Amino acid sequence: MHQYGLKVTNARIKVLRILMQSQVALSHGDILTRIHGNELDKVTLYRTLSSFVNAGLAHKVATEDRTWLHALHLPEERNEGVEDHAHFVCDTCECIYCLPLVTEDMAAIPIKESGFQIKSHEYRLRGTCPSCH
Amino acid sequence: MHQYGLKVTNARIKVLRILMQSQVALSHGDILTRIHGNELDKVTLYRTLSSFVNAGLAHKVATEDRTWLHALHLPEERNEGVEDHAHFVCDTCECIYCLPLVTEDMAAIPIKESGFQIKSHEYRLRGTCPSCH
DNA sequence: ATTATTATTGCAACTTGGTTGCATTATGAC
DNA sequence: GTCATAATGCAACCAAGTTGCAATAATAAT
Repeated sequence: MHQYGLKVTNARIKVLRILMQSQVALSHGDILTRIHGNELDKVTLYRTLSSFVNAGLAHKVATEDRTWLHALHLPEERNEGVEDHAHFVCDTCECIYCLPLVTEDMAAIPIKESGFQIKSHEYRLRGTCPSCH
Repeated sequence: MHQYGLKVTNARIKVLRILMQSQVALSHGDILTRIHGNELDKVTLYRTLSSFVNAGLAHKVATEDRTWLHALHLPEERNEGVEDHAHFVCDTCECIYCLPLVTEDMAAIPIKESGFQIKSHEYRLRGTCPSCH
């Protein structure tokens, strides 16, 4: 956590551990319920999460029901600062997975020379995840 | 509006007109401020918009600040029921454009044979729009 | 045209995810 | 250990969107 310029605190250690253990992106509520026993203030959790995002340790995904999910960056994205992966939303369990993208800038294809200058892209997929079919 | 199974009302006509006149997807607030004079209740507008979405006339896009934008379907999507276009978010003016996608199922590429069954996808691009550079 | 049926409208109250202000506490540089 | 600075916890707050319900307007039936 040091190398990201963050002070090492109890709250951050706990939240980081929870994020590391999860295959899917987690909501504020998800994380809170996973902190059994020694509670964590909801505001602290909000701030912990956004400190992770600002530091480039994690990223957030907006859901359909206007909440944020958080997930650590994929291993191959560390130190890059770029977020280049797809989000997969499972129709059944509603989980959101971060999947690596093997892409040679697909974003540039559909609308080049239309006046739109593309700097980044997000790819969101819906369907059924491995544990739901 | 009849062919979509919706009663033709004042509110719906006004909102539909506003959506038709806009190049970009509009927020609840955007639409409300464009109804000069004869007011429209905010709840009515919420319900009008979701009636459009349910009827397959429009669709909604989630923004980064957890609100919904609404836009009519692109001409080529009418009567299809499928929503197959990219969303372009301008970094400067924050507008969201709906752009037609010329795609041969790009979604299938990145993660096939990984256990994820893809049913639909959304492609979101960020950058600078034509009127901002 | 009039009436009956049914969906839409408008208002107030409410829900919920998230934020702000501020005093208290803990971290890490010295 | 001391100190500056950042993180925490609490309460109050904010804003987007929803719910319940009575009043009203749009279509269908007569």
